[in-house]
Amino acid sequence: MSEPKTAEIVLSLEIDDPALADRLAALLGNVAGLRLAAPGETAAATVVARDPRSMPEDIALTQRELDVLALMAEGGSNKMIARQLGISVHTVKFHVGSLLDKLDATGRTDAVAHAARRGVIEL
Amino acid sequence: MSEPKTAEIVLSLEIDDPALADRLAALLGNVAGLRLAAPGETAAATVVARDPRSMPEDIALTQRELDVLALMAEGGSNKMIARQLGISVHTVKFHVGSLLDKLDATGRTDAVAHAARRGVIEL
DNA sequence: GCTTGTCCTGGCCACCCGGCCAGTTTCGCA
DNA sequence: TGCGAAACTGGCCGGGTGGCCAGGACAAGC
Repeated sequence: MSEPKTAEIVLSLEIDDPALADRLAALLGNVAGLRLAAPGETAAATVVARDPRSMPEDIALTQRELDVLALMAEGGSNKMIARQLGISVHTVKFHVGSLLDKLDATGRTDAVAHAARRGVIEL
Repeated sequence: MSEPKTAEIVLSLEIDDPALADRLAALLGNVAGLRLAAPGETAAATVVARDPRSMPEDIALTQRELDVLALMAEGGSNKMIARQLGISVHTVKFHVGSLLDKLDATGRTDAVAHAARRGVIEL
């Protein structure tokens, strides 16, 4: 049957820019061994290009705020973060407050979610 | 100058599976109009395929738990979630407790982080 | 010198959170 | 018909959280 020993690789596209999406679809559609995924089909890999306009620039966080933010993302309480960084709980609460301001968040959970969305931290 | 009116599209690869990465690199390397990114180069789009072995299967969360989880990720408090879902705060706390158990988290922030890592929710 | 920014600390307090106990209803399945 | 799972509700309470007030140390830059 001469079955293809290496099946076609199914690719899906997640491109914000319509022009780029078109060009990529045209280019990739003609590659032997490749196939673009049908709607809803599970792809082996995905081509992604998120709109960079949605992240104007990194929010200006101080080093200490990044320290606290990272430990917050690990689920650490103020007390645990204080111990970890060798500072007082009050200071941790101070930095958390600054983070809530800068990240426009209503609480620590929201702050971590926003930071992750903007790529400030990696989950 | 005959500059190409459509410049080459630069693609980067982020593939966990080495075999798939090789096949894709070989296929995409020969496409006219496409070029694979050099290390460190900013690409117009990225081909991603995360290792599916890292998520054996979705953790068994009930529909209600997913509802609560989604609102938690938005930074909602128990009270706000209760209003949103039209249930009592006690019930929200009940579901949050189940989520902390199933997600092996120490608090709601940790739960959201874990859920995001495992792909249960999208930030 | 003076201001600005970052980092640090303290107290106070209303509120929220998570864990514990208890119970109800509804549903599907054996 | 009984039984478990899921969803829902209540009270109670210790500890955590976030907002507010106040202050000090220290380096960079005008």
